[in-house]
Parts: sequence; structure tokens; C-alpha cells
Amino acid sequence: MSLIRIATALNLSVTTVSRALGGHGDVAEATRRRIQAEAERIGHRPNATARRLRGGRSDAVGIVLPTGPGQLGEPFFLRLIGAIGPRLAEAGLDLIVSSARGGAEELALYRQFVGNRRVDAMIVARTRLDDARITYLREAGLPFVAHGRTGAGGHPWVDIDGTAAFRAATQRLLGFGHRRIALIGAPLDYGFGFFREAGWRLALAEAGVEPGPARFAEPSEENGYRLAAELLAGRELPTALLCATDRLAVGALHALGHAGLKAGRDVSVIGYDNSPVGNYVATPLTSFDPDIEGAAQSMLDMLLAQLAGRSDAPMSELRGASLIARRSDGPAPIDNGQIKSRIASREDTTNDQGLRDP
Amino acid sequence: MSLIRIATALNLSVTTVSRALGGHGDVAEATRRRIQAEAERIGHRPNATARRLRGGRSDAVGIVLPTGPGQLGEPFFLRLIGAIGPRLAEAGLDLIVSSARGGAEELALYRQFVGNRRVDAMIVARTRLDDARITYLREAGLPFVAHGRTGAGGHPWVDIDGTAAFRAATQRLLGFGHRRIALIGAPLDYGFGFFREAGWRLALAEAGVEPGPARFAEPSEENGYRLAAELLAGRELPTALLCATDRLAVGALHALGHAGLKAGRDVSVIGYDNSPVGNYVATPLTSFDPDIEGAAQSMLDMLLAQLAGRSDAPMSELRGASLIARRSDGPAPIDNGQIKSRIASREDTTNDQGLRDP
DNA sequence: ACGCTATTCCGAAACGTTTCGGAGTGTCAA
DNA sequence: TTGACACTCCGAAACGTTTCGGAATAGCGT
Repeated sequence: MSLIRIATALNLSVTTVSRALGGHGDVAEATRRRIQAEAERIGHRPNATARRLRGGRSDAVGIVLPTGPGQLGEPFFLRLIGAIGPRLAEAGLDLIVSSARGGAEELALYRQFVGNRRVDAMIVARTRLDDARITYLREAGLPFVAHGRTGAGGHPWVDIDGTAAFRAATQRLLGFGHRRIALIGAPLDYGFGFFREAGWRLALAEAGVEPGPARFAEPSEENGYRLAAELLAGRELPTALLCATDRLAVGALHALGHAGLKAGRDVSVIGYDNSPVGNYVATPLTSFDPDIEGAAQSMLDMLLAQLAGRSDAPMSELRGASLIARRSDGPAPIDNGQIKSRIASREDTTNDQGLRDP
Repeated sequence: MSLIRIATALNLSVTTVSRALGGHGDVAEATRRRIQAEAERIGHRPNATARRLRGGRSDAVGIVLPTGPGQLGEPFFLRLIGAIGPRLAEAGLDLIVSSARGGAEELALYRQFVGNRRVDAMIVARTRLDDARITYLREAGLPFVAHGRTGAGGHPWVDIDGTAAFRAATQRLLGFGHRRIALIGAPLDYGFGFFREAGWRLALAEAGVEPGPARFAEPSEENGYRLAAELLAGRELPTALLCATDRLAVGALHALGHAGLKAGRDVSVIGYDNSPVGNYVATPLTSFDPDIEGAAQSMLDMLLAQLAGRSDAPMSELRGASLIARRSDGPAPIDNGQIKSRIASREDTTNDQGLRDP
């Protein structure tokens, strides 16, 4: 109760001290200076909890990280938190982070956060097209902003245009002469999986090219390896693999290496995320840079606008991702069948190079 | 103020309601049931802020993530948070995360957290041997646990025995016949950089082998690439590269590839972290698995013990890391000079394969 | 009938702020 | 002299809990 200490020391009321330190009018300049000097002297730090109780707020924003196979470890969340943290601190808000495995567990956490009024707002990451967290937040009336669109819409979101990116990637591959462009996608109930697939499909439809085979799995290196191996073992060899994330792409690159193929020459690979390793795998990976920091800024702008009660601010933003061209893609090979037979002839020799699980 | 609602609805006092829901004695079984039923009915959730104000606690634990080149993006912190989150939630504690760039900025955040009583305890990650954050927390008297030892000691910590791991790795390489074992280390003022270097040095001293060259940098793929390239260009070619982290090792592997060398055959590489990509680079990476989840458990045990005022609990724990043998290391090559000349003959042809920055 | 104890309940204070609704001055114009 | 007004200041309530120190009642043995 340091306000009382200051007040009694200066023969003033707590009210006046509070108003002076709060920067309100209604207090003479001389007294304000006296108060500020005394506050400085005793090292006054306002008690955040008391302030919150009185104000009926919690001055905190929550985010729940997905735990699970292939889920975590994504640099995405760290970059998001890293970009959000300082600006939240500046606004006097805490960032409360927790993690949950499945959907039910995660929803329970949301209920806890909101029910106990531990947060004033939430940041929803990795949205699904049909997202129970978002319907819950809407009916609970808690401010939030989603990273990623949902099927429902009508809520604040910031998203990176995966459709545009994957359309551009596909067009790039088409321009290289590829005609059999396979997709290694993320599950379609994830928004990002859905929209990236859509871009791939759209570009192919526009060009009148039949979609190559598509496989979907949680975005881990292991799944990328497995799906790529499956696609390479198929009857018709794709000349290009478009991967929903860099982690999938890294696995796919590895599968190519195992099959004795050279990425960018025999089979083109494009990823998404511009993760640091992309530059240091056997064939530097062509990818998209999503500018997470910029997206985080926009999300925070929306969140703060909501908390400030300003409803005039824009409540959705679709951002672009920029292509980072490296060496994993290039002109389609002339004779695809020849490559295919190269794989076949290697198949027995590669068996002893099987991967061990991490 | 839902306690009042319950109390008036049942013609009881707020005190009794509070005690009943708090699970104290002093309230008849029948009334307790009535109270609980009513609480259930109106969906009572205790207001966390009010509870905190009254209790003089904040029911929160803080952690600051390092932002900066090569700093973030490490899966380490995500795994840590993922492991800590659920257990904290179970204990009714929030995890407040922020991020800071440099040391001064980070210390300012600590002061904010502690000064405004926003946290009851802190988790200190990536300790330095001489760590200003820890001296600050000690003099502030705030409970904390560090991931990593410091030079000072005398505070709670959990660490993974990098010295033992790197000693074992070096012995393994010595057993393979390597005699020129270079180190690509992390800066020595980081605890983990220091202890891993010590293990390398120790094993070499024990074997009477002269330490190979050592370079140090922030653990990023780029630095791993750069330092490895420097070492390969040196007068005497090392036959093994021991890397402080997998990110450094991935960069080093890439440098080997550029020089036309095969990891595990021409030059052995060992990393540390068991990061997922390690299995999907050109040569699957031999590494150490640090069991971060286990360490997180121990850290939380210590933290909760401190918060509960139990001082009997152990206050430091040194854990082992287990070797994950893959293909990036193996017997030392017979004729090192021959490899060296292979590099030299390639040097002009590799120039056009320069890396572009991400 | 009395005192003692156990059981069950409650009033009021406390945690440290913010803010509502005044109230006491002094100045100035009518 | 009076009223209006601006400027400063303040008392008290409120935010929703927990907890200290009783107090009322009932049961029991003597």
C-alpha cells in the first residue's frame, strides 16, 4: 500500500496521490512534483493486482500453443511470441502462454482462461476451418484475433495468403515446364492447409493441367519424407513436389536424396516458411517468407484496438508472402521416364540406408 | 462478486460460502453440499485477481525468451514451454512469457516483472557463467530456478551435463581413431558453451591428444557453416567436427557437402539437441538427446517446492544426455592428406555455388 | 442447573488501487 | 455583497476474495 505511504508522508490524501501519478488533471503542478519526487524516492511501483481488481480487467492476453507430434518445434510460434512480447509489455499487458495437446484439452484451457477472467483477450493460432475455440470465444464475448481465417468468418483475423503463394508457386513450376505437380499438404481442416491446397488447385485449373497426386499429413519432416517416398514410388513420377511447409519439404528433399534424385534437377521442390535450415540442406530450398513479425504487428494492432473499444479499426488483413528462390526448383527434366527407371534400378541398393527414428 | 450471490441465495454468509468452496473444515456437510450445488448452478468461477490481491501473490511464473540472431527459433524454448505449461496450469499458476533482445533489455524486463509483483517466481533460461539476471533475482529475494549452472552457484538449477556429453562424444571420436578433433562451440560465457567445451578439452587431455582448433559463435546454421568452412580451409584438416548444437552441426554438414566431402566418411560430425531435422539432412546427424521434458519436470518440482515453502527438496540436478548415433560420424579416414588435396582441387569449381542469405 | 467442548456459522477487516461526488478555497464580474 | 466559476483537494465506496476472532447452539458429563 505504497500510495498510503506517499500520502501520509506528504500530508495528502490517497486520492490526490493516485490522480497525480495517474497523470490526471485536478492536481496542482507543485503538488504533482512533490508526489512524483516522493514516489521516486521510496521506489513506488503500483501493485498490478490491485489495479486489475479495481479496474475489472486482467491486463493479460492469452495464447495456447499446440503440443503434439510434429506440432511444436515449429519456429512459427517462437517468432510470433518474440514479435508480440515487447509490444504487449509496452502496452502494460502480460502474455500468458500455455500449451495443450488435443482439441478438447485446448478448449478446456480456453474455458479456464476466460472463466476465471485471467485474460482480457486471446490470440488464436493455427486456426481450423471449423474452429471450436473461435465459436467459444465469440459466444463468450471475449476479444480475440486469429492468425488465420476460418470458414465462419466475421471475426478479427490476420492471415497470410497461402492461396496466392501456392498459386504463384504452381505457376512458377508450370513456367518451368512442369506438368505433373504433386502436393504434399497439411491436413485440409487446418486453414493454412486448406488455402494452400486451394492455390495449387487453382493454378492448375487455370492452366488446364490435371492436378498431380496430393497427400496430406501433419507437417513434420518425417511425414514429408514418408509422403514423398510414396509419391516417388507411384506409377507416374511427379516432376515437382509442392510442400505445405518447410518441414515437410526438408523431409521430401531427403526422400529425393535417398532415391538418388537431385532436387531442382530431377524433381523440383518448393516449401513454405523460409525456415533457417532451408538454406543449409543438401539443396537449398526454394520457399516463401511469411513475414511473421509483420503479421504479429497487425494482430496486436487489432487486439489493442478492441481492448480500447475502438471499433473503427480494420478487423481483418490478408498479407502476402514473398518467394525466396533457391536451388531446389528449376526446369522440368526432359525425359521423366528415364529418371523413373533410375529410381527402379536403385531400389534394392537403398534398402540398407533406411532411416532410424529420432 | 458471485460469492455474495451464492450467499444471499442460500441465506448464508460470504465467509461460509468461501470456506465451503475452499474445502476448509468448519462447515457442515449438508451446507457444503447446498453451497456447491448452488455454485454449480450459477456457474461460479472464483475471480483470480481478487484472490491474488487478498493473498498477496500473483500466481504466475515468468520466463523471458532471448530474441536475436540465431537465438530464437531454437526448438529448445518451445519444448520447455510445452512441457511446463500443463503442469503450471494444474498448479493454478500462469506462465507469463516475454522476450528481450539484449542483456540490458532483458534485465529491465526482470525488474518490471518483479517490481510490479507480476510474478511469484521466474524461470531463467540460457544462463551465463556470470549472469546479471541471477544476481538480481537473488538480491530481490524472488524464487527462481535456472536452466543451467552459473559460476556463482548457490541457487536452484537444473542442468544437462554438457561436459559429460562432450567428453563422451570426444572419446567416441577418439575410439574411431580421430586425432584431430575440432570444436565448433557456442560462446564460452554461456554456461552450455563453457561446459561443452570443457568436456571436449577434458577428454582430449585424458587421452593425451592435442586439442584441435576451436571456433565459437552464436549457435545458428549460418555460423556453423562459416566456422566449418574456416576450419576446412585451415592448414591441417580436422577429421572430426564436434558441434555445440545441432544448428551449428547442420551448417557444418552443409559446408562439408560444399567442399565435396562426405560426412561420416571423410569428416565426422557430432551435434547436440537431437533436433528433428538432424534425421533429414544429407547425412543423418549423430547427436545427443537432452530430455528437455524431464528437465522441465525437475525445474517445476523445485519451483513449486520453493513456492510452498518446503526447503527440504533438492535444489540442483545434473541430468545426462543420451547419444543418438546416426551416420554423420565414423572411423577416421586413413589418408587425411588425400582428402585435403581433394578439397584444394575443388576450390575453384565451388565458387559458383555460394550461398545466398535467407 | 452448570460448565465445558465441539460444531457451525458470521461480521468485519484487509489486500492496494481507482473514481464518484462533493467541498473548500480564491478570483472575478455584476 | 453576491453569485458563478475554476482550481485543488478529499472521504468513502468499490473491485471479490480470504481470514481473524469471535458467537451462537447443541451435546455431554457432573
